[in-house]
Amino acid sequence: MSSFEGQMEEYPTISIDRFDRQNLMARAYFLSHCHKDHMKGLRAPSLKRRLECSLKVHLYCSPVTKELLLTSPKYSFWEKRIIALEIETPTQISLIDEASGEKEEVVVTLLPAGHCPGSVMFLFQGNNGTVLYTGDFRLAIGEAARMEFLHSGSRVKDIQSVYLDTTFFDPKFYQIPSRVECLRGILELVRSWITLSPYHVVWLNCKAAYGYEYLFTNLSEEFGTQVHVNKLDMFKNMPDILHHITTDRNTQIHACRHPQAEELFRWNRLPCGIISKTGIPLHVISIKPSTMWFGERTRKTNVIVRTGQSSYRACFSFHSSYSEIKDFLSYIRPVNAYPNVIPVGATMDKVVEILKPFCRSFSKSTEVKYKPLGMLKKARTVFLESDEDEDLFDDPQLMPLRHKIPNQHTFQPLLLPQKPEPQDCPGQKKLSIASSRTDSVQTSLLTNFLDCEESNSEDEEQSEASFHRGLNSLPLQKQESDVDIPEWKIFFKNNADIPDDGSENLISSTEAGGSQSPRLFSDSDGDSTHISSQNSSQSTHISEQESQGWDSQSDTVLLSSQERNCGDFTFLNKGGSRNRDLVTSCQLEQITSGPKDTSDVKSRAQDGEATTVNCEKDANEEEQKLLNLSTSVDSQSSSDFEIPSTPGAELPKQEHLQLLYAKLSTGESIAIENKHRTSSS
DNA sequence: GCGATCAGCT
DNA sequence: CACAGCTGATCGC
Repeated sequence: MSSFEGQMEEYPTISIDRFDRQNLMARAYFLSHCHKDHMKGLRAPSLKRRLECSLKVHLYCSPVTKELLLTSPKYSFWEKRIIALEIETPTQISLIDEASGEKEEVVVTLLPAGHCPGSVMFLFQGNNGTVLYTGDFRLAIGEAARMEFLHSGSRVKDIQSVYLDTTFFDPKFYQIPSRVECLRGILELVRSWITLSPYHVVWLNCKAAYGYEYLFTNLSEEFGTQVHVNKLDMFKNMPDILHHITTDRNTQIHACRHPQAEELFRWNRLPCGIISKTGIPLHVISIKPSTMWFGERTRKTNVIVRTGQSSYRACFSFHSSYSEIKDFLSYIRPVNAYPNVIPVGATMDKVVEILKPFCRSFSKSTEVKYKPLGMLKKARTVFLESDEDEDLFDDPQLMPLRHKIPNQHTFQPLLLPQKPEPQDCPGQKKLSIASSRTDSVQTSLLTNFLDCEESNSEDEEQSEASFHRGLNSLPLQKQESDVDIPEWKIFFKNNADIPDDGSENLISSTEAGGSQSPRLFSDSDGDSTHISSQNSSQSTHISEQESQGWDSQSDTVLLSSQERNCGDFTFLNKGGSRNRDLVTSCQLEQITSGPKDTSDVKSRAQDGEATTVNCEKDANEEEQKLLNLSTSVDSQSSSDFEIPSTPGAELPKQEHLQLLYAKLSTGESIAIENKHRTSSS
């Protein structure tokens, strides 16, 4: 649960995800996603009154969040005051104090957060530096490196502070199985049950919150069976989700809810009340998505755990694990990191303390220096410089550890070609760069279906034994034995940090994935399962985006996507332009980088004037120098590729990681396709 | 009657 | 475990 108070030190006149108390005076509001614990005060009469007298105050969020929010009439008073910002589209916002007329400019960019539909992180750039508010997020390891807007050119932006989702920032949650692993487990459990007969149904015991949609869409996609839910009007403009859910109870997959659902289930009843089909009683199992973890080294767990005769728990997390957070934070390397979530029993100070080792202000002596070839002319002088000297980090020689991993897919999540990247694309090399990072942790390869077997084997129930025997003999398991399963020793042979129990149960693929340890090149997604490009229920995209909003977007300027490469913001005033296709030119100003990312922002936006600017494919000379020129239009190749990987490092199956990261980084959902296909078809 | 807060539950 | 809610009791306006 978020305990963020709403304000950031650097930009105290804006409020994020909190709308009560001191936030009532904010000049602008931001909502990262539509979960209640991030909406405190959002419908309070006091804020409603404030809105009525402060006509310049707006709420900024993603288009999907706006849609979800306005589906509830309780928030309809916000309708005229919400400005939906497109993902990864830098937008200038004027923060105006209506009493004094004082004005401050800030540029905000929404980045996909992978937490629930519409969820975003906010990247703010202005005179007080660059700060990132993550909201709640689940990003896989390596995804920060793929986020274009966290970079300037090929380097990571100089980020002053990160306000971080620390829900699972505890070694106890060291590793949580990836979305794909969890999804596969659930898919196969569901398959094993609903294929027994048309009267075998599953109930997904989900909480009343957004975030399970990609589970529904993938199940529906896999089995051609829509998922029964209580309500779907909030998705009316999101066909990627809408097509996979239904209010018709006559289906084998249910995610409907009822206050006494658990009680009903004990009587073999579904929350929606349906108990039979054509007079024949239904056989129901429940699957309860829960966050589990493979954290403590001596502990073993499974993606699917049977908890009763007809009850299962399935691993499922909306939040990044400890290692994922660590990866994210140590890639960003902010000067400060502040927790948005304080676990019960902990204090803000304590969590700040454990975040420090991953911040820039922490002693650099602990940092492993990686010197790329060809940069030997000037010795590093890290220890002679102030740790806080921002110029230090503007020195190209000091930044090579954190090169951006180019990914064209980052920008247009739903406009992607359905075809995976070729296996020999340059992107493979960039993964080797990522794996050279000291904190790099690769998720593990082999985690899925044996889980059921293991978990069932210790179960008490005998009456369903035949079902479980059936489950254990699923083709999946066979599949895993069909492919080349690397042995435990292969994964760990170079690893000095083998878990104490790591030598146990070598035959269990789950163990290989479960007892996670840093610096492993195991691969959770590298087996023969094909990850297909499908719909995107987790994305922040909304179909048929209404054009409304731009007219009222005073104090708002869309910036060119090129700013990421320029490292500077370059503005063109095109008042009233609302369609990027209509923008034909863009003025570029090349401004020497200052200590702050946006100290050089030049804005001519006038108060109360909608100003929308888009610069397209007008890369300036500077970025052309930065990027290796390529004849391929699609190529995002850069000098990054020429940095060798750490000698002796084992590489993951890059084609799989590449593909998966590409999907995940764009917020696409991932569906498991027929195992007989190859991953590159 | 409504909102805020908390305990209890899942 | 918590997750992200919901329900109901209590209290104050």
